[in-house]
Amino acid sequence: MKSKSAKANEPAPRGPKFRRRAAARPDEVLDAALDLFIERGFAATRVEDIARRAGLSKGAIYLYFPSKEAILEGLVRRSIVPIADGAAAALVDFVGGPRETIMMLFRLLSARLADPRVIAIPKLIIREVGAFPELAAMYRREVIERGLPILTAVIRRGIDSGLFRPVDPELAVRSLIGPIGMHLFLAEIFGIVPEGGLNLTGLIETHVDILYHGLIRQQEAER
Amino acid sequence: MKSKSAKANEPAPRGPKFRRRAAARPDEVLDAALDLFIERGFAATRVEDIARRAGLSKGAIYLYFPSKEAILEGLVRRSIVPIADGAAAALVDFVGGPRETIMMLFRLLSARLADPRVIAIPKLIIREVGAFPELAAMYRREVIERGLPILTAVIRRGIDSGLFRPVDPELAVRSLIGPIGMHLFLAEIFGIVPEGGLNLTGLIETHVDILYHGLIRQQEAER
Amino acid sequence: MKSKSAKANEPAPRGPKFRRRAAARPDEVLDAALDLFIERGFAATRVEDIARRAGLSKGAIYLYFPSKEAILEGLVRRSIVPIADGAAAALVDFVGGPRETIMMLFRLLSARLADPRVIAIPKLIIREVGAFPELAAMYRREVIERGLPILTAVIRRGIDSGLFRPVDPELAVRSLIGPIGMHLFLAEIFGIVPEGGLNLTGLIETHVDILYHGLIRQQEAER
Amino acid sequence: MKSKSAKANEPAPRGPKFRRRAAARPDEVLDAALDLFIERGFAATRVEDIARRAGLSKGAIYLYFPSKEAILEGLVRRSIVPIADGAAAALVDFVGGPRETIMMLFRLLSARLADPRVIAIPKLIIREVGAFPELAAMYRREVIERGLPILTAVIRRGIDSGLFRPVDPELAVRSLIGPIGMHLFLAEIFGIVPEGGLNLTGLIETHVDILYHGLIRQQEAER
DNA sequence: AATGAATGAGACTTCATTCAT
DNA sequence: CATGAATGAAGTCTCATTCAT
Repeated sequence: MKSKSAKANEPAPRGPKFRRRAAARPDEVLDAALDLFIERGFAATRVEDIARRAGLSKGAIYLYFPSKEAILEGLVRRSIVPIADGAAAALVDFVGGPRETIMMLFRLLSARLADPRVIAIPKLIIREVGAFPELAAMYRREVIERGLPILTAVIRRGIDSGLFRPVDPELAVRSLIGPIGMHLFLAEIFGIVPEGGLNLTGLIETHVDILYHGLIRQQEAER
Repeated sequence: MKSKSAKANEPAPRGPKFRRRAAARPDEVLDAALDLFIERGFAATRVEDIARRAGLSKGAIYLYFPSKEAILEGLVRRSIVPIADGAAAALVDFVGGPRETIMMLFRLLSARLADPRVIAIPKLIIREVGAFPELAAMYRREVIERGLPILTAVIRRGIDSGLFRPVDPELAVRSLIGPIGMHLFLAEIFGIVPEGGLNLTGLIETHVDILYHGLIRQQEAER
Repeated sequence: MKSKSAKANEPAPRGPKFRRRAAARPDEVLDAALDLFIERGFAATRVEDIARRAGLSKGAIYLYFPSKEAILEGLVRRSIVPIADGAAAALVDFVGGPRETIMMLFRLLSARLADPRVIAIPKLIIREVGAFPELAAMYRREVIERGLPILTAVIRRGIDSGLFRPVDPELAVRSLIGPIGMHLFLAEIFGIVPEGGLNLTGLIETHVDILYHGLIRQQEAER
Repeated sequence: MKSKSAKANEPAPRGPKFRRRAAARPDEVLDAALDLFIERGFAATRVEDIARRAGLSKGAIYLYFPSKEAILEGLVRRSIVPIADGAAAALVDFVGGPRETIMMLFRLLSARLADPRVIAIPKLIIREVGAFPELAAMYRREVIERGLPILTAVIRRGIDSGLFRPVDPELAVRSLIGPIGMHLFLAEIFGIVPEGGLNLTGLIETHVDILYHGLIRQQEAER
């Protein structure tokens, strides 16, 4: 139980002394910080660790971010942009029945969340929600509260069209996405993967299989 | 984004003057620590805060725990005992078909997890998993890796008995418990609850409804 | 020109490890800080230096003052109390002609300012006025703007009574106290003292002699 | 009490595009530094602030001065030359009685010290005397200890000639220049000016009036 | 000659832990 | 048992100075 002081003892690769004027620097800092924040948490990560991993000196970090907290904020902010831009638009434009929509949704979700740099952000927020409630509020506002209604609408449309049985759409959304969350949660947090590997595709197939035969009305299934 | 330094300025309620049964002290410390760890995280909680909330002086904490880290460890350890003792035994002894078992399971789970002091522990572990991997490993070993196989076995038994369709049991477990996790996750971490309140019973009903009509064979459902 | 880094290399006398519960601690810290601030300035004084001189550890300082700046503030505040209490009252109550009042005044001033711990405060404020204007404003409000009108009134009374020639009282005050200020200034800041030592009494005698034969009307002088 | 971190947010006025005579650069740097040192003190002034105000980049400062300390030194050195050259010579050459000499002296002093850039230097030295004693020693040696004896000699000559009463010349010098120092001190440090404005001329007239009727013998005054 | 990104030593401040009382 | 004053290691942030461009 000594892992708290597991200092980053990487030998500081130290390339050329300066690597000047990289416009990508802030992003490099964010990348380094994300790794470390996930690995050890915000509080246990020293600014110097971030700097070392980004190939910079401690002081240089402060050329790009005014404080350690601003790095965390920048991290969340950066992750929100593509979500806001991409996902929502894609879903709204999609034409097809609820079944196709759900499949498309799962494919999209699993592709997104399979990217370690994407799933890292919610993991990070989960950890730091207590210390930085505003950050979590931002994420909730920008990501969750925009995504959830879309899913709810998909289910509601399915019910209205007579394809789905009349369940509570808001609660059904939990049945829709919960298993994926649980799967990733077990794998990411506790390192628990099923015997045959992470197998995200297998999970989705199994899950859709279960869902589909339960969500659709019997007569529809018979068709 | 200032909550990090949200010092605990509670004026130390300081109970009755007479000394309370000293035997209960460690538990009082753990209770106080749990509140604070959840509220602000391990690193941002000062030993003095714990002491104040437990109605003790800073120094007295060290009469019961050798270090701050030991408090966290004690917290997890304390939460493991009833789980190890109760849940597993109850499930193994249970007689009834998979359907009844699953219902009983959900009732047990939702009762347990509705207790804030119970759900607080996994929340805490999720937060500190990076900083204290051994703690998380203990929790995984003692709780998760004992609970998961039981659930898997329930499903496998259902399949073998011909009641359930032949799905992958390990993956199906995610479909089983994932929605409950997601529901609590959204509520606890982001404060997102469905329109009609948390409604854990409604969730379980909806979910079992969905699950059941999908997991059992069609001819069984017809019965 | 290297004196900036003239670290306090006093070997830390280090008595018994603890010297507990001295209610005088804050005052001891202020005493130590005053010495150092005067010697090297606020910015060049490290909190650790103050601690060492006060016979404390760095961290203990923060048990008594929330920040380095608060020490400076406490210093000025402490110096104001006796002034506000003593000097003004004494002068207002004094009965006697302008001549006696002025002599009494000089005796009071020279006694006060001869105390190194008293004169140190205005010296300190002079140094830090740029960095801490509010502190200087406080001093001006509490000390200078209470003292100056009293002196002006003394002169004005002398003029009204026909003893002094009709000079501008506000400007005459500068002639009254300026030489004492200059004397101390040359001695304290530049270490310039007249041949026979600091000789504050001699200065006052000389100065009163000059003043007196000039302030009073010729016919009065003849008397 | 927040002004310490009052960063110089001036938007870098940046003069004409064409390069100005490089020879003037060091002086421009000194001008900028003087403003800032007076405003906030040596320690609280960043080299970058000086650079910005001088219309240069941070690095360029080091083309002209080897260190921040050298700027301070250059500042004092620059201020000494005209004093050494001008004032002393002027006084020694002056022909006239003590009365005329004193009047001439005050006119010279008040003209010099009314220039903000001249009075700024002693103000600066007063502030930094603790941190840079050698600088103060230089100033004392080059300016004060050359000026004081001249004034003492003037008074001594007046006494010897029978015009002044036999006072201690060294102490009388304080009576001579002290009020002017006090006047400027109150105005510059604490912003305290008499009702009718700074009125340096009025002060000198009042002061000389007081001095004159006191310094000269009665029979001389009768003349 | 000039820039400004980068360095790294150093300062303030926090807090887990100790220990005299 | 209990206290809380005291310690000291560690972390965030600043800024004088350097140097590749």
